[in-house]
Amino acid sequence: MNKRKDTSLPTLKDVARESGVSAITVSRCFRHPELVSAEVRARVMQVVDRLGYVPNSAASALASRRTGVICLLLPSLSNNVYVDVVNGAYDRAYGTAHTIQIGNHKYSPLEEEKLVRVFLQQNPAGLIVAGGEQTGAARDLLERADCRVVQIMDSQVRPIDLAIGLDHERAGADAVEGLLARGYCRIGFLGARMDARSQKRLQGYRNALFRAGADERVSTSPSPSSARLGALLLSDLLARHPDTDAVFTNNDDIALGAYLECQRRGMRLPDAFGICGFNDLDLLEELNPPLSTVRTDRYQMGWQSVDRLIALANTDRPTGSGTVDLGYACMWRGTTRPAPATVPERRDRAG
Amino acid sequence: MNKRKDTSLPTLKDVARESGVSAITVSRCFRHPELVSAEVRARVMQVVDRLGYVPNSAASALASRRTGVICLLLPSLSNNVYVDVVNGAYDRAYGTAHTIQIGNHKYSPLEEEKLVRVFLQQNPAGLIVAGGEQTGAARDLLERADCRVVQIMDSQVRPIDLAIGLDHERAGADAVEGLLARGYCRIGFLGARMDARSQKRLQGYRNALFRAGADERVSTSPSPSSARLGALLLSDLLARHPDTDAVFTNNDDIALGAYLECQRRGMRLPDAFGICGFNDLDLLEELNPPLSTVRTDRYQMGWQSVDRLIALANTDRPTGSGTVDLGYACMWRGTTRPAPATVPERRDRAG
DNA sequence: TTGTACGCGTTATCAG
DNA sequence: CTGATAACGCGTACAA
Repeated sequence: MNKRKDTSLPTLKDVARESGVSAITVSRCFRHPELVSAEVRARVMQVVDRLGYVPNSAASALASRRTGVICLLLPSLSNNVYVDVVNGAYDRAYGTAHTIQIGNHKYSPLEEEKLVRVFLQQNPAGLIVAGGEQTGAARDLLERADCRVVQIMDSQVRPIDLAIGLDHERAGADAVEGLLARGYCRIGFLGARMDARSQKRLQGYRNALFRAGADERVSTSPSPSSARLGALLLSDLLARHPDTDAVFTNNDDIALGAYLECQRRGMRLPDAFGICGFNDLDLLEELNPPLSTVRTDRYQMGWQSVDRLIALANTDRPTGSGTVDLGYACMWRGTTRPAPATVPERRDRAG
Repeated sequence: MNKRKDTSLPTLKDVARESGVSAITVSRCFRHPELVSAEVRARVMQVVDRLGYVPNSAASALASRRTGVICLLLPSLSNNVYVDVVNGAYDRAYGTAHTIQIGNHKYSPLEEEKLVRVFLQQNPAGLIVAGGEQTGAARDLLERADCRVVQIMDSQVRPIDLAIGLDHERAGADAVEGLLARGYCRIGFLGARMDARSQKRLQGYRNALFRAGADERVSTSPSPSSARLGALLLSDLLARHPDTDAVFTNNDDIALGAYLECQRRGMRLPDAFGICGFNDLDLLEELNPPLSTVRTDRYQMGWQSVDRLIALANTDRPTGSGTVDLGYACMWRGTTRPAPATVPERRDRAG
């Protein structure tokens, strides 16, 4: 009859029988060890080892209405930026009772909303989303959610609960001010995709130029970032503003494209032209000359957000919620001229 | 008493009551719609929509001993190669009842074994692992597993069940033969990490050189791949074999490093020196000159493996298991000299 | 085609 | 500190 019984895994009941206690006591050895006497616990754990018992998470989830799942909802898995986040999140979750579940909404707020719905059904232990541009409905769901939620990437959002990221507008302004300080004065902006955080960097660029009394020159595209697009954007910009002497780009892929386009045109970096990217992808530090860029710590965003979620799981959401600013760091390398000695490097809390 | 009842989601029972049928009928509307009359089904689904009912996967998993989870067990999430696999897998699973769960064992067979254990506890619908170098215990678990399993990346493994990948040894040999055909004759091999598939490519390199009567010159490192390491490996090789006139590299990161080292040394590509990489990462096609490399279709490996798994879920494992060879394609670009007209491009089934 | 009875493995609740 | 009992929400195996 029970033709499956022999293949099936040991259950709480089996362990309970073998160790002469009740099932609930075995359960407590896992969830609340402090409520079980040391000797009973030792006896039980021995049987657990002998039988190779492993808790059934489906049963646990059903009975307790909680899971160890942490949902990580990202705009993309192609973009290296988010891959770093994923790595940080996985590394932090590894070895804990928590599991990461990834969602990829491909920059669509509507898809994001759908995924929030789906994820929330599972009673996750926590939820991580990128940025603050959720649909109204999604934000609503997130605000009522029965778990903690952290928004990553951007520290300048109206937080739903927790926010961990950096100030993109200030980072953009800092980068441009760095270019100005290095003697570039007709600075362009190159950007692709132009999501909310890119817009903030563009705003930072504008702020810095405005303060310096310089005029702006912008070339953007809604297409996904790529080196190829970066080359096109630079060409476009130079066609419209031939006297441009430097660019701040939306990200390092665009920067690479601009870099290669400069090579093709025989524009010498950093003397004839300056480039500052954004994100600090590993590969581009190896170029000759190495790319100047703004370093952001995506790995830490993933790591920290899972860390907070684990610490705060089963915790009530406070009325006042928090923001963690991970900062950024301008990395002035070979695609920009050296700064005069007096210019201080501006450096936030980034490591 | 039921102080939670108001917050809680609608259940099968609620839908059943509202639509005047039994719970199991509602269940069947989801699992086996064909067993329910059209009118009843319509009525039920209407109530489902109205109530916003969503099946509880924990309860479903508990009752049926099955889940919609497909486990994807990878050696790394930093390496672009695996990120592409992840993307393919997610894209195929999107919108289905299946969910991807990623594991990252960081190239450790022991960690892989642990993760196989953990994953198998969840009664997954399917399991995807990379390559064929599992520990004995892991292979054992996989062979007895109550779900289909596919091994990706490498088509030349003794398959546990299904294998989807390419022939790395042949790809390596093809690449080197391509270099020979393009007039390079003192060809080196540069490799990092040197996992099983890298070893096979190295073997292919050796085969090709042996057939051509040329001598080998190899520089490898167990460290993870990076452009920086690629530059070091090339320097090492040139120190030992100054007359080397081309390299076939383990992957594109190493190739980029070699490429940049050539730039630094003023060795002109492709005339003075040839480089052929492996994998065809997007960025490197944009270089001046663009990198010659071997294209592999990691996205398809992810996509196809999930596709097969979905198709074969709840299917018994046949005694004879299958292999899908996705092929590869040599992309001869600017870092190698053009071939004499007579050399045919060798192209496998890759698109 | 639809329904009944029961069990899946665990945890909440309350009593001891 | 430990245990008995009753859910948790759904699917299996029959029966009707």
